[in-house]
Amino acid sequence: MEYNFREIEQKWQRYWKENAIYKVENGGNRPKFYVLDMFPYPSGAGLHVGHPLGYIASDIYSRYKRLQGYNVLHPMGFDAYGLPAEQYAIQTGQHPAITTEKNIARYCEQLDKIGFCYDWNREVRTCDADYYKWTQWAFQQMFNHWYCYRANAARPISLLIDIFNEQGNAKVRAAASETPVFTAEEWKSWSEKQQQEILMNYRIAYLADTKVNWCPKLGCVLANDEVSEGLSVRGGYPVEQRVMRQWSLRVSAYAQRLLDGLEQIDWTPSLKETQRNWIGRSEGTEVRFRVKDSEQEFTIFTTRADTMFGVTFMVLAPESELVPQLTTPAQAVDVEAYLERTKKRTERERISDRSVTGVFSGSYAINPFTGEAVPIWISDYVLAGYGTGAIMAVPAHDSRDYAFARHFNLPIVPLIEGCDVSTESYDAKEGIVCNSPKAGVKPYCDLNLNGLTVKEAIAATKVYVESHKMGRVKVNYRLRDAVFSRQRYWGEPFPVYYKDGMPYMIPEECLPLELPKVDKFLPTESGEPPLGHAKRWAWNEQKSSLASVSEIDNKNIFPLELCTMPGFAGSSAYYLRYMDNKNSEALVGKTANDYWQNVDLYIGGTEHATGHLIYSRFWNKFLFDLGLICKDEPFQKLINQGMIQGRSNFVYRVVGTNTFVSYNLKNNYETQPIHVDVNIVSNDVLDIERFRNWLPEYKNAEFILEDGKYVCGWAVEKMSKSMFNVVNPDDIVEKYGADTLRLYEMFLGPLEQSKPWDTNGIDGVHRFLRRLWAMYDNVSNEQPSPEELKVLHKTIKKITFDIEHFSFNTSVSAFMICQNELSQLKCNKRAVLEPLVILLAPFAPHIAEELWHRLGNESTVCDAEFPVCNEDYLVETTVKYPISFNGKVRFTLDLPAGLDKDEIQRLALANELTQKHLDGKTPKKIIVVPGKIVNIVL
RNA sequence: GCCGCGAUGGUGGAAUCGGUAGACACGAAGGACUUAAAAUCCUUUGGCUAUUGCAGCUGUGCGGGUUCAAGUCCCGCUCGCGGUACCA
Repeated sequence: MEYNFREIEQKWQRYWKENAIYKVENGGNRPKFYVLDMFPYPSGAGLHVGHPLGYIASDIYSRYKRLQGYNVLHPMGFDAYGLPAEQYAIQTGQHPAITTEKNIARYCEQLDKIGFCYDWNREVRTCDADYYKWTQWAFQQMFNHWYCYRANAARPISLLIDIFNEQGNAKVRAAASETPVFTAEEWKSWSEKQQQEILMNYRIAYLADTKVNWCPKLGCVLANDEVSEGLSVRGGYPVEQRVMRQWSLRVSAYAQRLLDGLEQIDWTPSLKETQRNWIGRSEGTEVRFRVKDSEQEFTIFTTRADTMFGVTFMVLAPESELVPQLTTPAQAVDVEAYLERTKKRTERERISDRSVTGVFSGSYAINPFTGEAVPIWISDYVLAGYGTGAIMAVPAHDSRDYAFARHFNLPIVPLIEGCDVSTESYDAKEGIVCNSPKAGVKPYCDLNLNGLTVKEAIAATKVYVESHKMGRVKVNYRLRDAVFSRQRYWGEPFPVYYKDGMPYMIPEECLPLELPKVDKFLPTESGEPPLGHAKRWAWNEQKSSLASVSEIDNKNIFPLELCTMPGFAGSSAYYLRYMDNKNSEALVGKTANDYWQNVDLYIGGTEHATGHLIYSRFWNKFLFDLGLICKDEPFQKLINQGMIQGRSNFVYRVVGTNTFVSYNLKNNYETQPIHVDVNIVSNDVLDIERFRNWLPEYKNAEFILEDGKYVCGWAVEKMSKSMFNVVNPDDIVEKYGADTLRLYEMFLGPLEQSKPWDTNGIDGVHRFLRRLWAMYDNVSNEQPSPEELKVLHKTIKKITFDIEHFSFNTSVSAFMICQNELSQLKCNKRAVLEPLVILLAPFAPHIAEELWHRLGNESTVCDAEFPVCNEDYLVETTVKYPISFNGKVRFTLDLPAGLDKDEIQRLALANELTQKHLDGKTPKKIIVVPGKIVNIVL
């Protein structure tokens, strides 16, 4: 009987769907297991073979867990809001809702062909009002909460108001924007608006003037993770800094918890490291410096408190608010010119041009440790957004300060014994401190660091600074708050209206606030975001309903927010919604959340390391603080599948002709390599007929062949249309079947490694399935032999081990070896072939299902029980122990199995061959590793 | 610059705790079947020497080291990939 994969796959896909085989219920007796894929953005290009890699891996694991008796949640959905759909809308006028719908349908069709075990009943789409209701709701919760460092959790704003009413804000330890200290009396004396402005400094979702990454080309602000090297990640357009009034999320409040949480989760070290870097915790000291001849003081942040005695100048960021205060009239013109110059520079110019620039402010600061006055400079190598925007410069031990000092001829004072700072600074945090204070100079303070190691000196200085009230020990984080407004159309609307310039939340029961239809997707002429085109986009406070923009002058009608939320808003809590996606009362019901807890296994790409995976953890921790969910960390184990690159093929045109020369002959001619569609190339051999029909210009192409074939060159490049190297999974499924595709994607290499897609070799996997298929032709009910059982149980053991370790490439090999060995043994015993089908079911579910039924089973193979390895069958009848004599002679001894160490030694020594090689000598040492190897040392 | 990861045949890759390196697959060569082709099956396939016989030497980016034993551990390099950056 022939292996007709098309028929088999269609048949079972239909059966699974009609019988709702993969429907998952919340609850039941079986233990739960939650396997999640990072849901895709449905782009117009459809899936290429790279996309399903992670989905196949998670599908295998889900099916495996199900066979082991778990209740497995394995859902899929779509991250449907975003830029490409909107840009397409701008170009074509097609509404993003329509193109998105179309793209999703195409994705579903492609995914279904591969035979995934998703429960589509649980699908979520971020652009569905039923879904984004909860995104809006979460935003409102963030608006109504503040972060308390005493409780180390989010607390309701109402609690904060109570505290302000009773005692002002002096004792509040909150993650907040800069706020002056006030008393309860002052608080009570303020107007509603003034109070609201103060509260805004504390809210977790807050509106503030922030320095943002503005991308003029996209007409939109971007979060830090959406910018790389001064260019937008999407599109690669230049980005500049601009101050704008924007919604932000106080992610920085959670910095320490985001860092600590990494200890409890099972992610790869490199991903954890990336997040640690991004959070960027740095322990240091804040020290106050007084300005000479003035009462004014300012604070700097340093991690090198040990270098206080080597400060030779101070530097302010150009944007620092201290700059106008500390600029002397004599320097005003120079400073003004410098500020003008730096302001004009885009982020990208600043990154590429690292030349030293700066200007003297005219003021001096007094070093509290030496009493010396040092000049205060202004330079753009100091960033306003980090620390205090001001630094103390120690050129001897910081390379940037060193470059600056050299350029402006400022003194350099070395502070480490024996270090050489004549050509470069000594940045290492090691060595013995000297010159602190300098020998022979009358000490200004009673701190002496000389003779201490750098570490000791830092600790001693911290203690000194704190005890003398010169500053305090401070932990800084690089992690910034997330800018949450986007000047775009295709995103979640903010459930916010403005009254007297202050934002108010629309009532919770009015959610969702649905995205209105507009005709144009570009910003309005007044520069407002596209939602400014919407007619009914105002709020009637009294009626709690939408109103027309034209009515805004009326008493109760107020404008609604025109920005929408960024892409990460919808993806931050989608895993919770899958647990309970039909719930209209809550994002996720308590029962459902208590049952599914959190994601046990999450599979997706590394590109989300500093975006989605930070935001999601933040969002989750916030909901956890509110007591709405039971787990602090959303994703227990995370695996990053590698990217699949394209493997491009080239033909070589002889320059100036329409003649193409085969790869190994091309050096005899002057040629030009041209990308050729990989779909008309097989094993690097060009299908000449199809090539001639591919593009009109090649219709009359001539070829110079080698061995009667045209061989193409190849290269690994990004998979993209322009390189003609996109391989569509549908084509592979059509030609080889979904099971072959699934197996081959896994066989390609380790899951976590990036690798090029290379269709060469898929035949091998397909052949395996056909051979396996043939083995089930005449199944007998005879008892299997020990050899057959050994092959089976060896395979069970190997496959189980491999799945647990996500080593799916070696599992495919194990199946091939198993098939090979069983066919050597001419095994056709049901007792062997039936368990084998179950083993195979996670990998190649269609063929497994068909064979399962051919063996006479009524139920689906999905409900079978995963076989367990019986070690008894694996016991060897004879074990081969290789013996090596000091590396010189090596041979193999056949010894019976189950011997202990001493017996092996005794038998090994008594052996004829051993005796011959020993030649009467006594061995120095005999090393026995049971089951492995025997070494005898002469 | 810093951090992380990696380098194994013609190719993708295997080697799970330091224990016979190159599993499995592709490709290639040869053969069987066939009028022929496809399909299928068999043999060979890291390199060098030998091949009328066994076999021997060498070999996991480079140079050292530890060990009876190193692809694997340690030290010093080279190259490649990814992340990140005037973060004080």
